[in-house]
Amino acid sequence: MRVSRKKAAESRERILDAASGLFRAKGFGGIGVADIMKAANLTHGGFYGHFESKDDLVAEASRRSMARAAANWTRVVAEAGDKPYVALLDHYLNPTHRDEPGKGCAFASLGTDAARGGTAVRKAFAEGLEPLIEILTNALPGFSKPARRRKAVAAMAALVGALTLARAVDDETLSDEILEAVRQELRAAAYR
Amino acid sequence: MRVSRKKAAESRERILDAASGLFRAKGFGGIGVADIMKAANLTHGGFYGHFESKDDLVAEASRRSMARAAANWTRVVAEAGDKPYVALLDHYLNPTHRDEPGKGCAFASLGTDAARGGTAVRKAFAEGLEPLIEILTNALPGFSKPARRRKAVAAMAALVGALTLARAVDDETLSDEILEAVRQELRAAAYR
DNA sequence: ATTATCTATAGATCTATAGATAATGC
DNA sequence: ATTATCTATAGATCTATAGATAATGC
Repeated sequence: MRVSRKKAAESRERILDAASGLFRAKGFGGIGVADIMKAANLTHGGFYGHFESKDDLVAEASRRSMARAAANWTRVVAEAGDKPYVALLDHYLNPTHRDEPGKGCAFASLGTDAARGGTAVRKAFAEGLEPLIEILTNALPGFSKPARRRKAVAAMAALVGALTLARAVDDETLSDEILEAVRQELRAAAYR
Repeated sequence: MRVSRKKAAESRERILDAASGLFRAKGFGGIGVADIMKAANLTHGGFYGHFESKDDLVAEASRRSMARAAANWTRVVAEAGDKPYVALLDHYLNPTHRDEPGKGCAFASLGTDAARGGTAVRKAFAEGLEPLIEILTNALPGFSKPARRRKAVAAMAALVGALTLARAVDDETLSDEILEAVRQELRAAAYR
């Protein structure tokens, strides 16, 4: 059942989209090639015509997840008016984002998985992180450029840590407290 | 080759210690029961005499990792003199901690794994987090108690996020920058 | 003729269990 | 007699590959 080159390119896109979501939802090791292919409406064996290995897909899908995040953040900033930094904090630190890891930030859903990954994955994560830091740096009010960069890096860490902890605990009160505390502290640090 | 009850209790401790380190180094899914038992100088089959299931071990070993962390933090505070909060930041945010996940904070090495885990694991993480927040709250200078609690929760998120990101990126300059930025910002927020 | 996809399977790995063994503890 | 540990294995799952199939693209 061969398909046209155009359709084959679309198959590759479907695989990447499926992998991007499923990896974030279940971890790199929590989902197999066969299930990803099924989610892309293809069979297992066809996978290796599109990607060299699962590791290859892991890096590519991560790149895609992070590129989407950067695009979303840029849109949030564009629609934010005069307080883009606060808009980004609200965009990130809310219960919906916490409760839908498969649609959310790859650093918060796959950060510790990536740390144990190979060079290719960790390179993808480094390259995916920079644009987000850049967007935060530009969204921050006042201060010198180096100070804003420092605040942006620290804010990024706080955002990722907040979502990670909020998801790791089986206690909704504590989970909500974490999101709210980080939101307030980051806001205070920026508009101090 | 049966051993005495006392030796059997020691076997259980060895399994927990091995699992505590190996899980943090390789993730809950990255290491098997057989390898953990080998690290504890036992054979695979004996495992199920000590624990109900791997999930059971995952929760128990996590509890152990976090209890150890709380004990370490308490010691750091006791030895710190007049700036316990700064001592905790320095204890956490340094390259040695980053480069030895198997000996370090479970939230930073297993946070995203725990988020995907069952109720027992996530309960262990919630109960393990509270003492650390408590220690940070008490170590923070000045402010009202609720303000210190809020700062402590936000600091905890920033610490975990910093280590997670610093480990996920394949770029030592960026990795060092993350640790340093979070250190400076947390210090500034406390002694502002 | 080429190639995107499918079917089938090899080979590795992992959790859990069954039954045997040998030392403890009554 | 009880039980901590060991050996062996069932059963499930996962990555990767080989070979077949059928539609594309020259």
